[in-house]
Order: sequence, then C-alpha cells, then structure tokens
Amino acid sequence: MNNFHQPQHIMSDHKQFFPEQLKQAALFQGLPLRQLSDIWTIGQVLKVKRNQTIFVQGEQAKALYIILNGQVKVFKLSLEGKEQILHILGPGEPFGEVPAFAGQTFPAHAQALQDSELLYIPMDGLLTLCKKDPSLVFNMLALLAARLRQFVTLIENLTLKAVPQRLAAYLLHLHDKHDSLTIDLDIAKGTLASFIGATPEALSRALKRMNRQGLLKVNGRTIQLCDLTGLSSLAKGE
Amino acid sequence: MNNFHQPQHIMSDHKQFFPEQLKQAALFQGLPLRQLSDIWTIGQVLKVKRNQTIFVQGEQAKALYIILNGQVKVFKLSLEGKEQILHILGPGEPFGEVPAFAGQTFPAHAQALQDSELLYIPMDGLLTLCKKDPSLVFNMLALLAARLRQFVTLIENLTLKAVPQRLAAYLLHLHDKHDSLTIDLDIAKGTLASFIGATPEALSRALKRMNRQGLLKVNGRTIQLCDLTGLSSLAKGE
DNA sequence: CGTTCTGTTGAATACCTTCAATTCGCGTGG
DNA sequence: CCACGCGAATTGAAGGTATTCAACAGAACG
Repeated sequence: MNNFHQPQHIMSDHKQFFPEQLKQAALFQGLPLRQLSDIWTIGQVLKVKRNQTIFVQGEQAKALYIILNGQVKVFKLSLEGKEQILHILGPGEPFGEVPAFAGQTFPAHAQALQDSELLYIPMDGLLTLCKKDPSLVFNMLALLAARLRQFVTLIENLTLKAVPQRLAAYLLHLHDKHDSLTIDLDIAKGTLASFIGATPEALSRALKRMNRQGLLKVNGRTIQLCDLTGLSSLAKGE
Repeated sequence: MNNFHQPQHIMSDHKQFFPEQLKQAALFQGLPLRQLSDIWTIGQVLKVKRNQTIFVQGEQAKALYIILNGQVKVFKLSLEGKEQILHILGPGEPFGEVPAFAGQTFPAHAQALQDSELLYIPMDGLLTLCKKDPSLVFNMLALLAARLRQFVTLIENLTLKAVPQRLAAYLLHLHDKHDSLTIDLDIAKGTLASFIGATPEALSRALKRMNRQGLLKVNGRTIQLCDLTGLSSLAKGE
C-alpha cells in the first residue's frame, strides 16, 4: 500500500506536482494550488484491478478515495447475494467520504469496475488541512448535499413500479447529461440492471419491448433514443 | 408568517429564552448557549395544522426548519400520485437543510402529519452564525452524513424483494430504538405503507400473514413482537 | 349520531423473478 | 489466423408476489 509515485503522463504543467483530475475534482474547487499539492503529498496512489474489492461494508473507514482514472461501484449486498448499486463513480470523483469524516465504518462495499488508479487520502492529514482552509469543509458540505440529491433521485426511481419506467428515467438522465440522442453505456448491462434495481433478464426484456415500441434502438452498448416524448411519458407513468 | 412568539410552556429554565427541543437538537450540540439564544432570536415559530403543506418540491429554499413539537413527513410524489416518504421527523429534528445550505430548491415535499410547531430559521442569519462558530458547520456535516446513512438503509429496504421483509426490518428498527417488544406505531398504517414502499393493502396482507405465522400480534396501532428470531431471519431474507 | 377517513378483504390482473438453455462477444492460446 | 472457452446477454416457460379496483367494515371526529 506504499506504492507512492508521481505519474508523469498526467502532468500538464511542470510546476504542478499533482494530476489534472485532482485539480478538477469538485471537492477541491476553489482551493489554492498549494493545498492541492499538500493533498497530493499526503495521499498515496493505489492501483486496483478490475473486480478488485476496495473496501467492504463494516470496515473501519480511515481514509477517503478519489478516482484518478478508471471506474468504481459502491453497492449494498443482501444476504441472498443480490446487489444494489448506490453509486457508479468516474475520474475526479471521491468516495468513502461520509464514514471517513464521521469516523465510522463503511455502510457499503466498493469494487473496481475497471483497472483503476485511486488516490488514498488518510483522514488525519485531511482534517489538518480542513483546519487550515475552511473552504474545504464547505466543499465537503456541498458534496454531501449533492450525494443526498442523487439518493433522492435513486429512491424515486426505485419506487417507480415498472422496470421500463426506471430504465426510461435513467436513459433520459443520461440524455440530459450528455445532450445526445446516441447514448454509449459506459457500464455493462448487468451493472446497469443492478443500478436500476432489476435483474439482467428484466432489463433485457425491457429494452426489447421498448425497441419494439419504437422508443429506442439498441446496438451492443450503444442506445439510440428515438422517441424522447414517448420515453418521457413512460418515465412518468404513461 | 410573522407569528413570532415565545412559548411559555416549554421553558424549563428562566434564564433560557429558547425551548428545550432546541437545546437537544443534534444540530446544535456543543454550541454555546449564547448562540442557541441567537438562533432562537433569528428564527420564527411557525404553527402548522395537520395535513398542512410546509413546502413543495421545486420551491426555492430560503430557510431550514426545526420541529419544536409535532410530526412532519418529507416525501416525493410521482405524477401518478404515488407518494414515497423519505423522512418522518419528530421534535428536535431539522429538515429542509440540504437545499437551504446549497441555496437550491427543495427536492421533495414536506407536510405536517400532526398539528405542529416549527422553528423557521432563515439561512442568511444561520450562515452568519456559522462563520462565528465553525462547530455548527461540523454539526451540519454530521447531520448530512446521518441522513445519507438513513437513505442507504431506505434504499436497502426498498430493494429487499418482499414487503414482509421490509416490514420486518422496519419493526426491528423500532424495537432497537425503543427497546420494547410492544411497539406503538406513532404513524398511521397508510403512512407506514408509503414509507416502506408498499400500498396499504399490501401492508395489511403482510401483517395478517405474519400474524398467522406467529411472528407478531396486531391490535390497532399496537404491535406485539412475538418471535424476534423469526422476524430477524425474515428481514434478512429467510 | 352520522359523516368521513382509514383500514381490511376479495378477485382478477400484470409484472417481475427464477431457473434453465442458448447465443453472442471477445480474449486467449494453439 | 482460427478455434476454443469463458463470461455476458438473451430467450423461454413456470411460478410467485404485488397491484389494481371495488366493496365493505371500523374508527375517529365533529
């Protein structure tokens, strides 16, 4: 776990001793470069392989993680083995921050969806930085607030009765985000199924039915939205 | 909205010019009494009647609320009219704090379940106090962290397949909280149904089945837990 | 004492799940 | 370069559970 190093390939400015992803992370917006450098110094780069477990539910949280590159899922596992994904996170996004700040255990599991590089930031060092610059605390407040909103949306979607509705809501969400009618899923379909609270079979059937109805076209991981109005009214329940 | 007053019946100490509930609110733990007094000064007491709407989704958030007495639900409403309760809050608990701090709109609706008295705290005043005492900000962080954990539990319960499982999980939660085998529901059964993501009919049937299985006994709003082991294994999925 | 809201029960329906079998995609190794 | 093999995705059939709608009973409240 002490494989500390400074990747060269991601430095755009010779004066910066930290990667671009760190600078763009929402958590660190508005922070002086000096502090970013400090964070980079107290952190350790962690390389994880696809499907590798990063932490498990119940484990004591001693640090927060920030994704430098790759993709990570945070999820709950029921005793029957069914998983419900809470977050899918990409470069620049932090995770494990809630229990870390509260000094508690992780409420869920985290696992890499792809080979990834993570910045592992021990809390003691981060708390010291918090005292130096209160804006870091406010950024953390904003982050938690954003997470709460995401959860509200997730809960809303999970309580929509039918799988096609949840799927339509999710696709429209992606459409808003990328502003494109052609959506390229950045996750496996089974992963998507777990995220919208369905089985892979149910997802497959939902896509097929929506295809038949002319709402969209599926080609592997690429989905063409054909009828936004129809999708929208479907998401809202007819 | 300017019905400011100082309720007499809740003052236990003549030197304090604010109610006991304010002192006990988790949000204000560790704050000097002077600041509590300030909060009480900038706030307004709001009386709401049962079923009265407090705020609606999409409304601009300018303040946060703290329940002095009574009961409030925070919920999402789908276009079909189905409601999903996010929180049920009692005396001393704040709500509306997330969008208020982020300067955004409310992501959900709030409505009084009982005649209630709320303390309405405009954000501008509260932010001023935050700058005076950073511990208020950390309390807010702790509050948001706790909310996130509640949501994780709610999501977990919603994705547990069967209604009886969700119900068992909720009842065991109440049992932990009150440490009693006799549980008196402080909410209507229909409200409970909306909270665990079910229809009143489904809840009724689930209770009946669990009654038949000897897990519990129902008498109006009073529920006797008869088989904790059985309930526990049910909640975990057999 | 009656009106209204809440809770219960029944029957029909719709949807998802489960399990099993098959196909597809893709990387590995021959 | 092709064949193999593994995991992911799809499809089918059977079964279970919640939903919906409607009617009724019960409790709360004025």
